[in-house]
Amino acid sequence: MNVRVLTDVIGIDKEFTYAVPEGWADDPRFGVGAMVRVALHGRRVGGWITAVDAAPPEGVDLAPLAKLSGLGPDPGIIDLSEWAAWRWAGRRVHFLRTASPSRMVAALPRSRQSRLVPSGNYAELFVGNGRTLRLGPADDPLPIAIAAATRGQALVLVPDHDRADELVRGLGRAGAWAVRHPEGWASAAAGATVVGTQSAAWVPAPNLAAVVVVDEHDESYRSEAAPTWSGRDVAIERARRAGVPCVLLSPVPSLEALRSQSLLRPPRGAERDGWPHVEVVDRRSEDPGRAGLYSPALVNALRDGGRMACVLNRPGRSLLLACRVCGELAVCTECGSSMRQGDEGRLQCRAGDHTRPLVCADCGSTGMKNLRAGVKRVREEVEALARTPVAEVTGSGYAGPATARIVVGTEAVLHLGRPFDVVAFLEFDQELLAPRFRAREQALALIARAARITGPRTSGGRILLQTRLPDDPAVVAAFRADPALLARSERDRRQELSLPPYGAIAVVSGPAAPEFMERLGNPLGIRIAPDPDGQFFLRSSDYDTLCAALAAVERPPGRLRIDVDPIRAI
DNA sequence: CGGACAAGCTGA
DNA sequence: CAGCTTGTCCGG
Repeated sequence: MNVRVLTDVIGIDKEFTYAVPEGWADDPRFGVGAMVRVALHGRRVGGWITAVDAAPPEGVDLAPLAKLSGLGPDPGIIDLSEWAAWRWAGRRVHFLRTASPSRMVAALPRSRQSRLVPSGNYAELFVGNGRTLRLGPADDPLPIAIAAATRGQALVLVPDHDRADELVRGLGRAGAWAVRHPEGWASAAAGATVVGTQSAAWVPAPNLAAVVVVDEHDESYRSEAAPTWSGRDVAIERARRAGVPCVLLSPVPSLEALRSQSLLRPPRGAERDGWPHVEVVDRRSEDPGRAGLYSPALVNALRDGGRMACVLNRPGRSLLLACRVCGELAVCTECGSSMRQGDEGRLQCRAGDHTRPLVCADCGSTGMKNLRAGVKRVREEVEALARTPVAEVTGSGYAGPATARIVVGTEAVLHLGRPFDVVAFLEFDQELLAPRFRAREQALALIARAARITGPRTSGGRILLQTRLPDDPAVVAAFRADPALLARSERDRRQELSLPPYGAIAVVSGPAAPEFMERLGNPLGIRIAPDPDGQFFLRSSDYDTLCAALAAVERPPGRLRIDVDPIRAI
């Protein structure tokens, strides 16, 4: 007997045929999806069985499988990885790694019964292929997860681990057999309801009965590394393949969700009450610059005595850097102005638009230290204004008194897991004007995130938006607590510009990009725009056309990044 | 990806 | 021309 094996080696992406040693086929771990080790070209590598009893290739002496390592993704997931490789122009290996257990699984645990009593709760969500439910930003998704688990094995995706823990505990208390991904991989393979972040979209689920995606709009469902797959989209496709409903939850549903599923929402008054009070502070009359960061309304709030979080998402992480080795300041070699660390990790000139790698110009060291993080200075100033100790939070951590009444930081302050009475966005325009076509959607999502920690207006939750764009649809939508206002204007704009979901985009970059584009040629229905940095923008009316064109190209050797539906481009 | 093997470079 | 580096090919 022979099997086809996809090797776990990036850069091969090819299947080979191996002989199955006598008796191995009777092992309960054996089958499509099983994880094996095989000899290949003088070394041993891991792999997955993708087909059993394959026709042997001609003129090749088959090597035997070297080891049957453990249980792997089920056959449906093997198929799904093929679809994902097409959809995001990536290699199956990436997806199958995500779909595999973190430690080898020799046998499945005994399956347990759920003690949930079927009820008609939320039945209207789970009809047909499911619905999108818009709820208040602070609403608990647990009742919907319970409703899903009551139907049988459910797959529940959440944007972060804290929420996964919360939901698993809640489901357990309700009597469901629920586990967390990735630790619960084997239990999921035995039929448990599973909760996890983006990669949980790939967990085995033999009795899948419902899929729920919590905060489906959240960017953390998307992989930053290529292939740039989205856990939400994989979950939707899984539900479709299994013929089970997929329920998308969000206080600010994406246009993708609104386009593909019908929307359910709470009564207008209830929804409005679920949002905090949003105060728009119009800064147009203020001088630009640092003084403009502290409006009278903000200063009042700071001195008000309530718990307050101030958000300042500076582009880049640091306003001033110095070499760790020789102490030299990072200064632009072109124009002599100071440099900050930009989004791409490169040094960015503050005056012009010169950039260079994060390397000391004097000694060539790559170790640079932050002399003044953007937020750091603001913390000092806020402390002086508020006359109370102020803590600071950035991606790299929390600094200051643990009980500080006021916290200043990047959007990491919204992930502290601590309640605040007021959240103030010091420079909201930065979110609105970010050079990404989803900037407005993301800006409103940020407010929804803040609304989770302040709680609804009915219990005193309050958000302060300092902006020079008080009429921006995202600001108006937040002020009126009506996400539909933004959705409507964004839909019109995206339709007009043929941007997703009313069009499909990919960016091809890397040293091998020109060769890839050469091979791609000029396929029908694809518009190609080269860009000065050696990247290529590809646009099409839909993903079928775009992905079919990309899949028809044989990948050239060399480094190549294909970013389908890029987050930051355009 | 990384081992095999070939072709190119260097120094005696 | 041995001994090493660099490049290209290809795997069952």
